[in-house]
Amino acid sequence: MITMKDIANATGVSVVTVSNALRGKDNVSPETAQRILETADSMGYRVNAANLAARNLRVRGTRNALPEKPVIGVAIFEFDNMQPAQLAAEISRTASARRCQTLFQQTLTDAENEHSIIDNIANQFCDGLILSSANLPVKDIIRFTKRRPTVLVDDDRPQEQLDTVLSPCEIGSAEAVRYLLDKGHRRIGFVGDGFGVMDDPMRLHSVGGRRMRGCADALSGAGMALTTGQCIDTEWTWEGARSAIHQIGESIRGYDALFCLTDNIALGVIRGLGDLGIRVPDDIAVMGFDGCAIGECFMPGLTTVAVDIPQMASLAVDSVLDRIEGRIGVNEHGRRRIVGHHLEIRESA
Amino acid sequence: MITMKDIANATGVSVVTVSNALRGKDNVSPETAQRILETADSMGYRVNAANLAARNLRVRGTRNALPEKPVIGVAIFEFDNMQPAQLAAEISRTASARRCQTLFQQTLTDAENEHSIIDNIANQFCDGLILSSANLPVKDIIRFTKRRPTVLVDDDRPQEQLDTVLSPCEIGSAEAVRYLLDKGHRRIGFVGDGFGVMDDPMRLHSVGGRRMRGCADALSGAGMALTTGQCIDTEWTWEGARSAIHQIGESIRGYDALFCLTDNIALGVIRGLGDLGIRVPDDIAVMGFDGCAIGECFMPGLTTVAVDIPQMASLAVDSVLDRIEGRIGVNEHGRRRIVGHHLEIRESA
DNA sequence: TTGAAAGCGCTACCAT
DNA sequence: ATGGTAGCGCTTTCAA
Repeated sequence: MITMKDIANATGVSVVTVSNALRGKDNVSPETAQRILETADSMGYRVNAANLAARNLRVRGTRNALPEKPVIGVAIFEFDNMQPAQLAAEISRTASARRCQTLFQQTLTDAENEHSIIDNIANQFCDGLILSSANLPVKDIIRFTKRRPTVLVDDDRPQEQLDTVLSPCEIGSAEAVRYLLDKGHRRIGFVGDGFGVMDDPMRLHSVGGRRMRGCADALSGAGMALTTGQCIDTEWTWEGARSAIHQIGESIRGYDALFCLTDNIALGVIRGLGDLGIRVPDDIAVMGFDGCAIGECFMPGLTTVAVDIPQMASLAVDSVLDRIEGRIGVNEHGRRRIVGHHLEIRESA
Repeated sequence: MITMKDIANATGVSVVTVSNALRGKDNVSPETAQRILETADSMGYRVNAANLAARNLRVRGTRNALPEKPVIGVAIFEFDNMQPAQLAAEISRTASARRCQTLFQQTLTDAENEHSIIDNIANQFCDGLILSSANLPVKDIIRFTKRRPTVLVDDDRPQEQLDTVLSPCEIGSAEAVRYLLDKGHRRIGFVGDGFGVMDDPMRLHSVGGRRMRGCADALSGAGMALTTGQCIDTEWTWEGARSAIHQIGESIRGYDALFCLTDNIALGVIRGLGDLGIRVPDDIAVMGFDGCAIGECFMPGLTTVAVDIPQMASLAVDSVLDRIEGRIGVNEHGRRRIVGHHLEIRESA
């Protein structure tokens, strides 16, 4: 690594002068400055992490510390997945408005990767962390984040330390199902997770489990019961949903409405039905969950449970900031908040 | 700020022991360690940027430096915009495969924000930078990045220093238009930028200008000319495109095909035509540009110029890495590369 | 205009 | 098991 010392040696001046020249201070003679800059260039001097560390060390330590903007790290499941993408965009905007920086990383499916994000980024660059759909065991998250303020988004696993922001899974799904029931649908299919998810302790607190729970609640409120037969299991992608419909084929006509656990799934379902020549909503009504913007552009426009994503973003950002800036004490319990929603009625149901 | 020194004073041990205890080294007695950890907790000790700086300084400086993963900063225009989102996802995956870290930031419309990204993030945490659709003057980019390897994505403004990765705008658009021509379309409309973009020196090198250029080339290759009358100006969003179609209304039937400068626009156009009761492709064929995945899920499936996004990502990542790791010298000129593509023929044209 | 010295917070090394 | 010392690369302060 090239250091200022190297440049100093090469040019025959002191490190101090190199430092001054490089920062464009006016107490260096133009000729000297020129010479130093050129040497730095030709030696390929780079203000790299180590150099920066040294600078920060010195600058932060003294009283004329920079009016430091807090940095919030954000782990997002898939950048090219509509719902996480919208959340990321909104978090970035909110943070910007709060005058703080955000650094995003994409989590892949393997926990190894999530672990590495926390280790390498969160603990190095960030003052706080927003973790969206984490796969890591809660314990590990708490341990790895080393008392660094952390907010979990849509992760309702039992724990008391971390702030949590949740999409309105139960209540939103229930409302959607009641809407379908009110419109007279009686043969409703549920596309996403299987029926079993609600009894599986591992997945009970997952988004899928919570949404299915809402469906079951609404159904039982109407004196009906959720059965395995009504559940269509599929990957949570539109491709997966589309081919799931293809596989079911004509017998999908047994349903008069399909409630899909996410907008992605719903879009794939509509396309799959279209492939079979089944019209939405005339033959089968389709409803989604999330409120992704593109749903409005679809034909038919997607009727969906629209989560208040800006609110989700601001709750997440404000939660971390409250702790970073000490408004909430280090030892105070995590707060659990559920985001608002509304039924976005368009054409598909 | 709480430092190890504070903890040392409070517990009556040395800073060294605090350091050891905090890092879980085994040369501290369990009781002492316990006491130190508790004190650290109650005092709210945080490994913050300054602390980290100090650690890095010490650790990196010595020879047993960590097998440091390079960190690449990526500035993305809008996380919730399909095309940038897919690029971001792909860059993240590629980087992961190359064993390096990526840090993403969202650029907003104002240059102020871009400036701040480069200043605060790139120059602090990153070994290299990928800038997608930058608005900053090229000079500023070069200056702000202070000899830190930087790759521009889809930014073809004249300059020699920075590596550039470009989507196949001219060639892709030309191919698309030839395809429409071959299918017998003679009244083709172009949706996106106005005709003037190709003559405006400010926008000549923009994605819009370059795509329009390709259209004009294909047209003139067939003995036809691009005229103002064939250009439909719209914001580059599906909402904008949809309402642009609404405004034009029935007279849009004067076209038998519409080539849209992006998939976003194309999707909005299809929806807008649908609103008017115009069928795609029967009444009017519609074609897009980008190759966003969701186009396949649309009805009708979007025919589009599919940019090889994985290649775009790997070219970008490898370009920075080449320079970070010194395979390409600091003073070597920027390389300009154009990404591959293919016509993705689906149903809309 | 220039530079010597001190010190930022931490960890490696070696002595106790 | 514990701690003293040195020093990472830089900037600040102050003296020359």
